[in-house]
Amino acid sequence: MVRRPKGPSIKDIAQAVGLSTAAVSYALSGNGRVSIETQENVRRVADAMGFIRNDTAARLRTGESNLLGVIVHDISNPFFAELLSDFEAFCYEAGYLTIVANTKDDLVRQATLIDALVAQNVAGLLISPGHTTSRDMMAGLRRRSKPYVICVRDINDPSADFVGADDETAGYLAARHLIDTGIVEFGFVGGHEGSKTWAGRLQGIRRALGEVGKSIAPQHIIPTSPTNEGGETATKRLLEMNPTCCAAICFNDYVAFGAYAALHLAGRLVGVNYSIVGFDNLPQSSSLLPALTTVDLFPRKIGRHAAATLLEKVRGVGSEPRRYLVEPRLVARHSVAGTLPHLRL
Amino acid sequence: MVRRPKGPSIKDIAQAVGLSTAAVSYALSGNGRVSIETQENVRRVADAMGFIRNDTAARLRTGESNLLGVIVHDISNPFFAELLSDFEAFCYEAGYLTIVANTKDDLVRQATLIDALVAQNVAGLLISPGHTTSRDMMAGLRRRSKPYVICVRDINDPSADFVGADDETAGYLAARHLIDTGIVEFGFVGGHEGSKTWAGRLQGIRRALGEVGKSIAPQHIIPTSPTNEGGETATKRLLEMNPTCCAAICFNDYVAFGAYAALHLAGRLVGVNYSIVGFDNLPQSSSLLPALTTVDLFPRKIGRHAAATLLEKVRGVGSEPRRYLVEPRLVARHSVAGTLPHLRL
DNA sequence: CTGAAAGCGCTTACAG
DNA sequence: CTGAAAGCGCTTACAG
Repeated sequence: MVRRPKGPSIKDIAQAVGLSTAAVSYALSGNGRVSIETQENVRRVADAMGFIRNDTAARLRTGESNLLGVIVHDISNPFFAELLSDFEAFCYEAGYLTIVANTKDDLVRQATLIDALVAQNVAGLLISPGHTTSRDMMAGLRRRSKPYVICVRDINDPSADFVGADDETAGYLAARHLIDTGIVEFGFVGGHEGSKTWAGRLQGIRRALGEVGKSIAPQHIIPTSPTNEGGETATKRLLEMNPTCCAAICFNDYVAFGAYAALHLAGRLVGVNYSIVGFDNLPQSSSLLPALTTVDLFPRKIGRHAAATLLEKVRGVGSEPRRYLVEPRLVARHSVAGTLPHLRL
Repeated sequence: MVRRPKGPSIKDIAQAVGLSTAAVSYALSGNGRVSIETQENVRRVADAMGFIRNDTAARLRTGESNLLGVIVHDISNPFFAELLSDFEAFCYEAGYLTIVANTKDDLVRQATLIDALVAQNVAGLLISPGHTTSRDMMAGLRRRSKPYVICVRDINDPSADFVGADDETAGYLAARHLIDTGIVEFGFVGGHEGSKTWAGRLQGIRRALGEVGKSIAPQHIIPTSPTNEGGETATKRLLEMNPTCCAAICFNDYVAFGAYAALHLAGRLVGVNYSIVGFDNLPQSSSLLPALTTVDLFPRKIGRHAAATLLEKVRGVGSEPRRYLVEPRLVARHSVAGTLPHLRL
């Protein structure tokens, strides 16, 4: 660490203008008590000297902060990247800056990061907790009544606001779509067994099947990592073990991409004699052949709503902790048999 | 903004332990001058009270900062999301936290953001400048000798380090691959005309063609937005205007996805009677049918290298500004005619 | 309309 | 080994 020439402080400006630092502060903030002419003069000189107010010092004095923290397990995940992008944009408009940090699903790192952000005196925190996070891990935040909202992964913290996707409804919509086209036997492939998201989607699937007096066979449920490769592996297994089954709900669109590959290799035709539904509606899902039918979870909307909720708490608008689930939407395209308008190949 | 109960300060701990704040500070930092027993005692009490040191105050006193700023036009762009993810991880390991901000390619916002991050007293900045950013916009940073590195989009700032992709080589590799399979007539579709990236790739394409005594026809160059839709539009135009042309280099993988859609609609078979090459190697590009041949630009590597470069400057390791271009790599798959191993459908 | 002074929470020379 | 004091760059009651 090297000492570098600092920018000018209000002291330097005060000297240049021949006023006290107090007067300069008042002039710059416009908090009355200084004539318009003085204000303008001070501002002009400050600009000329390249003055940038040290927010950090102001914060120390006033106790107010325009910094927000975001903790997620992986920013490069497109779902979180979109969520974060809209969160940041919303907060920026409201005058707040955003610090982000990746936990990589490491709970120790998560705890360290929470403290590190508190140490930066952030006004509030948005946290997508790592797997198996308990609400005890938020004890430090509660103790100093630092506002925080939990997003995406619920941890049953009754004292915290939660904003996330409605996985149960999402699962229901996917299954319902299949059922509506006459398919009642299908697999659920990919995703980490026992994760909240996975369990929620499966529950929705079960509900939809239950409504028509059916259920999903245990051997049709094949969890794997929620990736391309996971999808390919899981789909291969599903094909081998269940030759009569000709449809699968994939844990997400990546998994669906893998399923396409596996089906191609097996000589099956997606949208013709095999049906696939995904979750997330990634931008490229519409470009697959055939275009992927999927459930949109609206991560950007989650980001904006989380931002609005957090900002309310930061500003001290008191209210009971709330849960807000963004309504998912089925995007019907052509990967479900019977929905392909025409086939040219 | 509401005043909330603050966490304990070293003053509170000093009182609890019966020492001066100075002694507490020394004990906590371990900077000698305090007996081991006292250190342990102070640490125990501090933990019990839930003490978290206010970095912001320490920074004010010492002038050192463990905050870094990142300014990009869009974090939700997967290329930048991956770059940022590795940048953050690298800096975290080194003890730094990362503030991110989106400019949305708005130069006013970019300028505001730079000042806002300086106001937070960041130790350094990583900037992917908006289109038409001139080096004058970095004048404020230079004046206060705030370390910064430019990434991805070059602005010809001789006083700044630059880390980015080697677009010229990337374009060359794509074209070379086509030429090697016997294709010398092809389009270059999608991307904003005149952007550095676009121009770089085109230049590489021209070099490869030049080596075999060919050139690209102006009507084969069709810029559009670098998106799915842009790719579809551009490819349709290319097909209409140039019926004999049966290959295209797409500005990026998104554009390639759109090209697939357009070709499908036109009854062309990618990898059979039409060849496509993209850039970026998105995770899902391998799942297209046929799998997309593309050039990987390694955004994560750019992120890590940018982090290492910035940290060096922050720590005052003096050196001449350097340019570092990450070497791209062709990922040959099956979207180029003659490279498809077998066709089953 | 303006100035002198205190204080936010730390760290670090300066004394002892 | 430890304490009293100054100071980082601001803001804001308190006087005038």
